[in-house]
Amino acid sequence: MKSVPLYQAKAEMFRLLGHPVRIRVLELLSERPMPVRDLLTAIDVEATGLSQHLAVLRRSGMVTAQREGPTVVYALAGGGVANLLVAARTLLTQMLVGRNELLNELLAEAGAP
Amino acid sequence: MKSVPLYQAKAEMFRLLGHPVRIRVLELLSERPMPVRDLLTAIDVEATGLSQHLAVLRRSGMVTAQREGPTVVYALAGGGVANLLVAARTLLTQMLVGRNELLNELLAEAGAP
DNA sequence: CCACCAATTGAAAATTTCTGCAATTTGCTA
DNA sequence: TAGCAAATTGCAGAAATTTTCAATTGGTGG
Repeated sequence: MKSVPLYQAKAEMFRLLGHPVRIRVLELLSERPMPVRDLLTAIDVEATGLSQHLAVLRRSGMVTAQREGPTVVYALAGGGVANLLVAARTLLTQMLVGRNELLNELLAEAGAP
Repeated sequence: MKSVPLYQAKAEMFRLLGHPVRIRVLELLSERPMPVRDLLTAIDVEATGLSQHLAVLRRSGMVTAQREGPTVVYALAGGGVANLLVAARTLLTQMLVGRNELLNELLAEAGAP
């Protein structure tokens, strides 16, 4: 039964998140469930491109889709996504700060060699 | 100055994590700093391939490298990475559970249609 | 100094992922 | 029921990533 190593499942999950459009979608959905039309106006992407990315997220089980009349409403499948996005923001901050410190050191060296 | 939108920076960060070898490296380093040689015995990858992935992580500022005599010791650059990996495990669990529930529903349907 | 081990680099080949187009599906309403 | 809007699908070309190979650097012991 056991087929995919855990670290590979993790990598695949992160890869899912590794696209600007999909990140935007998840961020928007972490505020509230939303029809495709709203996502489309909020994100700079063609309808067909958005559909592709939504399909990726749907297949992974990270979001759910539900048809409501003429529109389809998407929602996050669970709270875990929002948590991960928060952790990501924290790490990103650290990384950017780290870079900035390095940059400052380089500038200091250049100023007074 | 402000050049890259935040959601794109996030996507790039996730993309960094989207590879099995890089995930393994970060998990191992979250236990303790480690020379390349140890990573090499723990992960199923060629030395040259590992170097490529280490270079990716280094350039991003997620890990640091320090030469100690004949070997190079790598370490996580900050605690944020470890936190993110924990959040990832949680989300992955949720996703797998969600899938399992869906699977069970399908099996139930098939059993008593 | 030379030979060797650890690790890295650069670049081409192989693979994966993205984008954009044409065509289709679904539900509503005139 | 014909027509329209909302979404999706399948696919081909373009773009990005990964793998692999040959060559190189840094450090150490003989």
